[in-house]
Amino acid sequence: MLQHQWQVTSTTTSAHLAQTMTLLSMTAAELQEKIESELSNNPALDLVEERRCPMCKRLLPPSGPCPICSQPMSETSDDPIVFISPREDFYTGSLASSHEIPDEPYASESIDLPSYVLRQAAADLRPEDRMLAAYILNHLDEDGFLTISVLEIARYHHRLPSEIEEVIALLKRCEPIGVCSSTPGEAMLAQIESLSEVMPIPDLSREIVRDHLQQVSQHHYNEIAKQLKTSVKQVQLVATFIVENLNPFPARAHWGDVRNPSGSSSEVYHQPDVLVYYLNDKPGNPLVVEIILPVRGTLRVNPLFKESMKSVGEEQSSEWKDDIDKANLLIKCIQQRSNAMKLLLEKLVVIQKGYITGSDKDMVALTRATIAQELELHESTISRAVSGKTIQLPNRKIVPLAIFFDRSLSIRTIIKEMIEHETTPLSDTEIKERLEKDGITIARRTVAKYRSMEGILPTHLRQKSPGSSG
DNA sequence: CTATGGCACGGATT
DNA sequence: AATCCGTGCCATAG
Repeated sequence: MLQHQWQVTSTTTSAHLAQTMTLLSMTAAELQEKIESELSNNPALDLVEERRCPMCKRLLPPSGPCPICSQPMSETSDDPIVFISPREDFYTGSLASSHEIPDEPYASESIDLPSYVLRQAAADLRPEDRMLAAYILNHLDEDGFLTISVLEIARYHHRLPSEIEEVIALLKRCEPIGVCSSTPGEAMLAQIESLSEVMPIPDLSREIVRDHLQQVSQHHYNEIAKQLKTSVKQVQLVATFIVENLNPFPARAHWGDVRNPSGSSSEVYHQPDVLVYYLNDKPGNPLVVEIILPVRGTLRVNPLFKESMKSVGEEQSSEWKDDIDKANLLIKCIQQRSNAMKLLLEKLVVIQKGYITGSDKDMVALTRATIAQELELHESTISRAVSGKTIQLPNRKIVPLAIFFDRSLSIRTIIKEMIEHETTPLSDTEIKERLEKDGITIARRTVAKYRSMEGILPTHLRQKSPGSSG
C-alpha cells in the first residue's frame, strides 16, 4: 500500500465527483453552454479542430481510424449494435451536418438559418427594412425563436413596434414557417395560417393552439372541451391535426410524439442527447447509437499554455496551474459523463431494442433501479443520466429518454390498438378481460386511466361508423 | 342499473 | 424523503 497516494487524489475526488454529478444531469444543450462559457473563461482549455472520416464524412477523434468504417462490428454477436461515444477524446456528430440525416432543407444547402430566411424574404422586403430583418434573424435561437422582444428591437432601431411586427409577420411566412415567433404557440399559429391556404383547418384549431397547448400535450382533451364548450371529439380532431401538421419548433424538423409520462413541465424536446439509427439509414443494418457531445472538435488542455507556463514567474505560474487543473477536471468529468451515458445506453438499447426498431407496444417494463444494479452504478446516477435527456429514434422521433422506463406505455398502446381495431365499442371492463387473456392483469379503473391518457373517448361516445377507417 | 370519472390512499420508485 | 402510479370506493351521467 502506498501511503502517499491520497495526497494526489483526495483533493480532486470530491470536486470531481460533484462536478461529474452536475454534468451528468445536464442535457446536451446545457452542456454546450457550460463548455462554451468555460472555453471563454479558461485560457488553458482548448478546442481543436474537427476531423472527418474520408469515407463516411463522420467526425472523428483526433487520432485513430473511423469507428464506423474500420471497426469490425461485433460488439455483441447476435445484437449488431455499434456504439459511438467519446472515451479518451471528444468528437461529436452534429445533427445538422451529418450527411446521413438530410432533414433540414437549409442544411443541405449548407447555409445558415438567417441567410436562408432572408433570401426568401428579400423580395418582399422594403429596402429600408432589410437591415431590420437581418437584425431580427440574427437574434434567433437554435429552435428558430426570437430571443429578444419587439420593444427592444424597436428601441434599438428607432422604429415603431408596429413596423417591427409587420416585418416579423412577413418573416414568419418564410420556410421554416413560423420562424421568428417568440413561442411555440405563435409559430404553430403561423403554420395554421399558411396551411389554411392549401387544406381545411379543423374548427377551433386556432383557439386551442393559442390557449390550450399545454393541455393538448398532456392529452387533457376533456378539460379543453369543457372550457371551449365543444365536444371532446372535436378537440381530438384538432389534436391529431396539430401533431400531424404543426411543428412547435420551426427550425427543428421533427416533433416526436409528445406524450409526457413523467408529467413534468418539460414538454419541450429540441436537440436530442442521443441518436439511434440504422447504419446508413437502411433498416436491417446494424443499429448505431451515438451519444451527442455538443462541441465540434476535441476538448483538451492547451499544450501551448502548458508550455508557456514554464517561462513565467512564480505567482503567475501558480495561477495558471489553477486554470490547467480546472481544465483537466472539466475534461475528466465530461469523459465520465460520456462514459456513464455510454454504459447506460448500451444496456438500454439492448433491452429496448424491440421498442426502438418496432413500436410502442414492444416497450419492456423497466425500472431505473434494475439498470443501476446491472451496471453497478448508484440509482441516482441513472436518474441524473436519464432526467431531461432526449433520444432520437431511427424513425426520427425525438422522445425523452425516460420513456424507456415507462411501464405502462406498452399496455397503453395495446389498449389503443385494441380500440382502433374492434368494430363494436368496447367497455373498460371488456378491455380488462381481453387484456387478461393476453396475460396482462390490471384493474378496470386502470384501463380507464390509460384510455384517457391516450385521449380515447369513453365507450358510449365512441360510435364506430362502418365507412371510416383509420 | 351500468359505465365512467374524481378523490384519495398505499406501495413502489426515484 | 418526496413523488408517481395503480387501485378501490363512491357519486354521477346515460
